[in-house]
Amino acid sequence: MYRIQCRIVRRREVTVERLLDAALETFAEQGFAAASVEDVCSRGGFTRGAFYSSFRTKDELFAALFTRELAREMARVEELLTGLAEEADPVTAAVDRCLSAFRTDRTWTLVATEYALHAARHPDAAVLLERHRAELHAQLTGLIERAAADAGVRLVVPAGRLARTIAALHDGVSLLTLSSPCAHDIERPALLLLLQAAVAPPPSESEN
Amino acid sequence: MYRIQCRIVRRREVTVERLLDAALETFAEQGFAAASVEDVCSRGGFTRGAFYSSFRTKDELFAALFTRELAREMARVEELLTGLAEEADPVTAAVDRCLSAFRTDRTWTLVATEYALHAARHPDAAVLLERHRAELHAQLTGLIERAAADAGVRLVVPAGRLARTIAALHDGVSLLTLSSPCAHDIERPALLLLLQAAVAPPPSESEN
DNA sequence: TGTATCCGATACATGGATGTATCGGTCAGC
DNA sequence: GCTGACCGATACATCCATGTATCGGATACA
Repeated sequence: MYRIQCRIVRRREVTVERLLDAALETFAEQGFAAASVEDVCSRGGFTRGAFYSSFRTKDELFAALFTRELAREMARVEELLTGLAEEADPVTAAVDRCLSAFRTDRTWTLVATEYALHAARHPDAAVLLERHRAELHAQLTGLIERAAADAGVRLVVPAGRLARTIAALHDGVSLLTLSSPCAHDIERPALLLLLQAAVAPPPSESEN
Repeated sequence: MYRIQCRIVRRREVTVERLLDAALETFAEQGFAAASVEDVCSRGGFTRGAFYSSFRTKDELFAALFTRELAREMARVEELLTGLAEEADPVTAAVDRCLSAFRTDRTWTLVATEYALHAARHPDAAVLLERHRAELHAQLTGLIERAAADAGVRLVVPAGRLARTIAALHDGVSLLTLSSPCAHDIERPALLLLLQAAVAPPPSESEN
């Protein structure tokens, strides 16, 4: 009995994974609304029967896809945080951490942006997005605070606000990069500039 | 004959305007792909006959909508640039100029972001987006250079790159604001921080 | 080998969107 | 008032996506 259950579950999980892989690519290519369930299934080598055997609706598939990708991203981010010990230039190191933590591939940018739009219209899809943003924000804030402490500098701007700004900048650059790939080059200098301003208060202005 | 032509054109233009208004709201509510031609028409008080009398396809409608809105935006931006004379604090003034030039309403954010995604998949739709970005970039660069000249400061970062960064930041903040409206508050301080860093080179670092 | 279970494929019914073709109303000019 | 042109509505044919219900095959265990 247990063996049977085990085998069943494994089979289902494998096909779900393949369906999610197919969904990622299909949604990136055609967009979520424009892609049909059949498009996803045929790309994964299935027919629609397989889909309706594991999902109830296309929205549910989207949510499952987003959840899986988010879990992967958070795992990578967490792993990047652990190794943050002594670095030569803490600011530069923190920037590089951020940049390598963010996912930059076109496929994910397309799908994640579309999910943000989707969430703006469907409140039940928004809770996933909010949860992820909160997690990412907490991690980024921790990274910034740790880096500042290691460098022995005081931040002019609260780390939380800085984290939000960095995330927003990254989203904007990703969106821009979709059409003009060279735009990707502005992210690193922009982050450096931002952090320099955050750790080094301008001498002539108000010394808050 | 000429009178007839004139009357015809005016009539058509009015219904096209109403269709574009309806399309803006419908696309914002449901998304471009999810919205049907009939949805747009019924919101504008028409049937599909009116639509197919002026447009060939939904993509064409989208392009027309984007073109119209872009023209309006550029007109506003250009108007904002003209009045840039003496200001007390040039940096703050420039930031306020930028912020008031950008369109922040949720409707437009939804539609513009969706157009960016649309453009990433349809090259012929991308040319419109690229043209607009180039125009906006030129205006922003001009604004920055003028403000820097008026303030008598030298920029550490090329104005063009700064303009691109500002635009990206704005896009990211807008996207973030869709789900968590309080995120809108980070844009102004972020811009200020960015510009402070750009005009005041950190004293201890390389004095490029 | 027989059997029960699960999973994915196939078939079918339904609804909705698209595009076209045609009709009717409205308005300017004679 | 009559005419011609234009514009938007209506009707129709077609296609495609969805969801369900059923069928067939594969597998593990007795």
